[in-house]
Amino acid sequence: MVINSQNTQKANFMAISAETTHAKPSFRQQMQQAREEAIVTAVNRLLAEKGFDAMTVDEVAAEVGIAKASLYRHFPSKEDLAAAAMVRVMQRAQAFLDSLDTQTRPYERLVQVVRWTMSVQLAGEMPSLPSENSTLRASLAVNSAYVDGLMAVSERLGEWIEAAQTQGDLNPNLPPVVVLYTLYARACDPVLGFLKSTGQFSDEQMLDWVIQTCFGGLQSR
Amino acid sequence: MVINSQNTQKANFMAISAETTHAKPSFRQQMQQAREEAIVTAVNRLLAEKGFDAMTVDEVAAEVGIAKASLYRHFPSKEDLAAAAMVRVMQRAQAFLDSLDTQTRPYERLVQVVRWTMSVQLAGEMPSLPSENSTLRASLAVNSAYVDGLMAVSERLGEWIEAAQTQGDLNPNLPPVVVLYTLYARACDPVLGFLKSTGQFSDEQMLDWVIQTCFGGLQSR
DNA sequence: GTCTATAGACCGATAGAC
DNA sequence: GTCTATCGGTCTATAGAC
Repeated sequence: MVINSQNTQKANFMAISAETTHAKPSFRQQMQQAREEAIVTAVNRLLAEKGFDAMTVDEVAAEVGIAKASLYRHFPSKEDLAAAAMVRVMQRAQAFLDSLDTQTRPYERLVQVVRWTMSVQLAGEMPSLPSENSTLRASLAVNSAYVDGLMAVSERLGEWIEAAQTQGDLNPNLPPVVVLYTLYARACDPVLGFLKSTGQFSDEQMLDWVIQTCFGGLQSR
Repeated sequence: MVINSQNTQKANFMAISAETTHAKPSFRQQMQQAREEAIVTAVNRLLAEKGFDAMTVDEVAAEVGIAKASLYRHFPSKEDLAAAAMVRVMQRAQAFLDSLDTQTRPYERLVQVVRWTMSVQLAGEMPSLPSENSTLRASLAVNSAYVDGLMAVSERLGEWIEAAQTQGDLNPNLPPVVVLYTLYARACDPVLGFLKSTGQFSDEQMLDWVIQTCFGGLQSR
């Protein structure tokens, strides 16, 4: 394991701050970064479409339009490709959390987060990883950009959850961690896919139902 | 495609009814059936543990303690192995539905069904298949034992759902198919796995929470 | 002695890695 | 573009039931 996404970025950053005479990143660096961006985008899409096991690195190379060997210049393994996609998802999640109005009630913010998650899934941009693949888990656990991002998101959601419980919006009898995991699980909820496959409902309609069952449950109220 | 699980059983049945002088199934037939049972059990466990893609047929053979070629005497492909496991799960599900007291309210029966599903998952006996694998989907769609079982279960659950909505126990604004899919989705809900991995909670406690969030939602009531 | 199921070797293709 | 490992699937000699 020589290079991975965040190491590369860190290396770039150090190079820039070191070269005081050339403040701008070099052409080559810009190209590299653009290519990595394209790679991660392709991986993200394929991961959402067919999952980690079914995705081949040949497909990734083909979709980006580069040679397979070039892929391995940027990412040392298939696992690192997946990890890079997850890192970007976490970054986007953090950006979304940042975008939420701090005036809105924590409960409402949590609803918005779930809605965002589901819309990413509907857009075919939510990478799905098998939770049981050990080599993948190992790669992810070691990737500090991913772990840090996940922890940061969990931290903020955890605060909102506790606030929403205190305000009486969320069931205070549930441990916050149960709520947190229940929200995370929506990212890989197959219900949207099931409903979509019937072709009978609009995206907006499906989204409303999933939100409703998630927060309101199946019972009559 | 020469032999598969249900064909073999049918062949046995015909043999028995034909041989009037030997009403009992021969030793060999009993052995065969016992072995198939063992195979399906192993497949079911491995499918629950690592999923379809990560499971190899060598592993299955090793776990059963027979040679791989012998496996292929019973099941013509890896897909058929998975299908057989799913068929058995559907049979067990139907048996559970049958076991429920017809006196209990439909809503309460649905809760029991979800509870059963989750307990199977907790026991590490819920096979997980990738919904995107095309060859596997094709095998399942063609397997009438599976399709019939799934339809029979859906039919009965659908009736209970509508009854529960009429009785005011389930939210009548949700289309029954949304409720049905939401219940089915609990079979692969990762929340139980997440909670279990913390090692902080008892199985019974986790089960209660998942049931509570499924039917009651996350909101305060 | 015949016949079938078995076991272990074997093959071809695919995909990750370089 | 090549190398190699792995995995799904098959082939054949053999052991054991009848």
